Formats: sequence, structure tokens, C-alpha cells
Amino acid sequence: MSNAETAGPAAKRKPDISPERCDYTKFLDIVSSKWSALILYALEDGPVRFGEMGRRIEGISKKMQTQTLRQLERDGLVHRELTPSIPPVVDYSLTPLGRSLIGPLQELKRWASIHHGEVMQARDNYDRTLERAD
Amino acid sequence: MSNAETAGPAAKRKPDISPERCDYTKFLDIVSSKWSALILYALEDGPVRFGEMGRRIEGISKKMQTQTLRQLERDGLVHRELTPSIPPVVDYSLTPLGRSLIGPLQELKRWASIHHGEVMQARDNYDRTLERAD
DNA sequence: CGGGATCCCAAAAGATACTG
DNA sequence: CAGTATCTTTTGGGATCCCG
Repeated sequence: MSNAETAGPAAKRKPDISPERCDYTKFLDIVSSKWSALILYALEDGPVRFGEMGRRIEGISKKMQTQTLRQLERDGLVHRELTPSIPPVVDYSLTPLGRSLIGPLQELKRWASIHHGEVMQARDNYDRTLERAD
Repeated sequence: MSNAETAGPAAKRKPDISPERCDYTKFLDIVSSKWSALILYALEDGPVRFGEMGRRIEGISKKMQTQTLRQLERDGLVHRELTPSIPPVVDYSLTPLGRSLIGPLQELKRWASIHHGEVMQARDNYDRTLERAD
């Protein structure tokens, strides 16, 4: 308290929100990549093999599938089980930690399914209003 | 049904998950940028002026603040109110749509605050296991 | 079958300078 | 005060080819 930094009358002064401290940022860090949630969904009903998963998720490449799975595995959300036969068999499944994410994720899907129309309409409106301003 | 596409015995064949159709993808499209949720949080307790917001959010640049606010405004989550005095005063606030997002977002913060430690530990573990494999 | 390695591109974000 | 404009850097993702 030695510093003459006594706050002004408006009260709020110094930063109280930061990316590093925000838990939502931590969440994004884990599952904001394009394919991560999609992979979690594919695993929702039980273990799935790599190839099967690839066929179920439209448009994913082997590279992105592998890369995203590695991240999820590294974060402890997904378990990888290799059966070293020839050809090899690799099964992926949710860990308990991974499964604990399904609930919150479904909340978001609900929000989006309910409100996405409003968002699109707001965008339209915003864009058309700008056009008229030329 | 003219196509001889009768499914094999393993049942699951064609893609049933896609980025375009997934509601979670739509959600990410709206609030996955680095600063968007932080700005929503800054508005949680009521209207805030541009400068005040900037001081509250650590590390944000004016450019990113403006850019993110424009996106949120375009999507109908944030309302912008300009008082054309000199110098100008601009207040930002949540719209009802924006406020409807706060709940789901808090779910995620809760998940992250509870489980982030496990994730970090899993990462550590994964990385150290890899190091030993040289 | 289930990857790894490499190259390339587009989008997001940051730095800096200028303005009504 | 609250922006805009421009430039550069960083990151994420896709394409392609190779491997045990």
C-alpha cells in the first residue's frame, strides 16, 4: 500500500479479466479446434476404430484425424488402444475425463440449435444495414 | 433406393457427423475467437464504455477489441450505443441473445476450473512418457 | 491399417501509425 | 475517446507422399 495508487472515484481501474486466468480460455485451448468435438461425438457411444471413425466424420483427412486424436489423448480425454496384429487394430475411446465433457458440450449444442437462427438473422440485418450506407 | 448400396454387416457405413451440420461448430463460429468470451464477461454486469473495457481486459489491443466487438455486434450478441459528443462516448451492453449465452459459458468455466488440473497433469504425463522413448 | 513427414495456403492475431 | 488502415507474424488446416 506504499504506492500512491489510490483508485479514482469511478472504482474500477486495473485489469480484472485476462486470457491466462480465464477458465473459458483454458476450455477453448482444449476443444476449439475444428475436429475435436466431432471426434468426441464419434466416441460418445463407445470405442471406435480409426478407420471407422474416419468414415463417420465427413471431410476429415487422416492427418487431421491423427493430429486431433493425439491432442485429445495428450489432454487425457481420449484413450488409445493398440492391438499389434498385422494389419494393426487401433481402438479409441473416451476416458472418464473425456466423458465428463460431453454434458457441457451438449449444453452448447442446445444453445446453438435454439439460437443459431437469431444469429444468422442478426448478421443479415447488420450486413444489409451497412450496404445502405454507401 | 435404386442404388445397390445395401449396408454391410457392420451396420455403420456412411458419414453421420459433419462440421457443417454440427451445432457445436456453429457455436465455435460465434465465440471461439480469443477475446470474444472475455468481452462478454466484461459486459456481464451491465453497460461498459470502450475505454473502460479495454482497461479491464489485460493484453487486448484496441484493434482486436474493436474487431471482436464488431463481430459480436453483427451476431446480435452485443449492443453498441454511440453518444455523439466531443469526445464521443460509446457504451456497449449485452443483448438478450448475448445474455442467453452467459449460462452455457459458465458451465464451461465450471468444467474447466474443476478439470483443468487433470488435463495439465495428463499432458505432463504424456510428454514425459514420450521423452523416455528416445 | 494406421499412421508420420513435408510443403503450402488462408485465416487469426499482433504491432504500429494515423484520425474525426 | 474511440476508432481505422496497413503491415507482419503466427497458427491451423489441407494436400501429398512415404512407411511398418
